[in-house]
Amino acid sequence: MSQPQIDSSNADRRSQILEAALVCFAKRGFHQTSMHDISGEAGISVGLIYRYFENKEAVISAMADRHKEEIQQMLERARQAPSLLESLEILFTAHCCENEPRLISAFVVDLYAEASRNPHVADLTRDVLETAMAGVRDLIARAPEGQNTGSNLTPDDVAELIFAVARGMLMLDVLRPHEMTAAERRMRQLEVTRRLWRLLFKPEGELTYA
Amino acid sequence: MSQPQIDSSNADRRSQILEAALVCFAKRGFHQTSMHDISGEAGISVGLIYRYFENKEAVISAMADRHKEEIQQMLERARQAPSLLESLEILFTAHCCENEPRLISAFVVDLYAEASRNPHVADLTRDVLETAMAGVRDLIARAPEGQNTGSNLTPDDVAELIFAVARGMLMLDVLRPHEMTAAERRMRQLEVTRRLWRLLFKPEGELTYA
DNA sequence: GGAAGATGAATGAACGTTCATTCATTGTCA
DNA sequence: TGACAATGAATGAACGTTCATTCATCTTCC
Repeated sequence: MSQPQIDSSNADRRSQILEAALVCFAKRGFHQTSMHDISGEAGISVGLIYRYFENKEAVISAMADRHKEEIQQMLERARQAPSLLESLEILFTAHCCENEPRLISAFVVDLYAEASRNPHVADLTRDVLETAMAGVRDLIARAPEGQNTGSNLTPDDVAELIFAVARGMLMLDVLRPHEMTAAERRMRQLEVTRRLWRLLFKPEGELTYA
Repeated sequence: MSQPQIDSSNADRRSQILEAALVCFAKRGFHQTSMHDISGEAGISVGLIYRYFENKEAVISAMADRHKEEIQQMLERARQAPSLLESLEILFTAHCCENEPRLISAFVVDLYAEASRNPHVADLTRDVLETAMAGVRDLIARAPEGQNTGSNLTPDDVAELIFAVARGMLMLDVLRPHEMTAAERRMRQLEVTRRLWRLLFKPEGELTYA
């Protein structure tokens, strides 16, 4: 409506605001974060936010959009990994940022909480999830390791399980003590990833009966 | 402090309020729910809530406590199931209540979101999780099916995977369309449960090499 | 009568949002 | 080039609203 066009000059300001919003949202949650919090974190005035976003709701939506793009970039990196295991490792540790551990986990859990009552956010989140799952399904179908899965699971079933575990571990991440470093979180994630991988794709030449 | 003793007469009122709070919290989230919303849902006055809870924070904490008790009851039911698979099925479908589907899922996702920034809620949630995981670990150790797991996973590893999948599926539940019934949600959960079970415990006499 | 239960109008702080105003930058014309 | 006009990004005080919390008042029951 009254928002300016999203050209390159505006894009900077927008992402500056979104960056600040991410920090605030992760720290306090969507609805406990005030517009003043965001403006303070971004080092700008409150009013300026309204030049780039129609209202607070629009900031939340834009964050969901941004999350979608980040997931797609993550998926691209996973696609280029040399092995299926390494793809999964990228998928499972994408949220363990060196600086700011827990930040993304907290944001994503909040995003799902928001999705449970905001249909627009729910649509966006579902869309992100389905795109990502399709990507992983493809990855499995293409990879040589992906062929001989234990049990008779379809690539769909396998992708669903993988994403359930990934989401579940992300949820666990917000419960972990604040003192835990990104490296430690990462290591925990990797352990689970490798266990799941062995379970799903049994690489050591083991063969299931039939 | 100024709260009355929690004797049997007060307990009724308290759970009436908590019941109403669960509905409101699931519908709008902790921080978008006003005390007036809760009093309206419970059919009592605002002021009365403050006779039974010190403040809004205390209502949230009490909800977390209640959740702990419900998880423990669920675990007790799981313990009495005749097979390990059936125990897992109880564990994975506990949130699919006949009336009010999504209600518990939305609450739990919100609980984790709250835990990410409220240390008291985080401690409570961690405690619930650890108790429940210990229970399932025991269940696995006792069950005959639990002995021959695929791969060389410890009961600890298996329990961690099971809970990750359960949490992840619960998170997915809030993304499902509102139109989906409790029975449909339940069926989806059961499919995933059985797939995971087959993967973990391979019941059909199949044996992994070595 | 009085103790405990229950009410809901009142309070004040905090919030999202608006908008009159400032001012550095850019464009215009001699 | 220099004087002046126009722009619109940026500010932050102010507004109307909502909310958690309080408390004077009323009801109930022994």
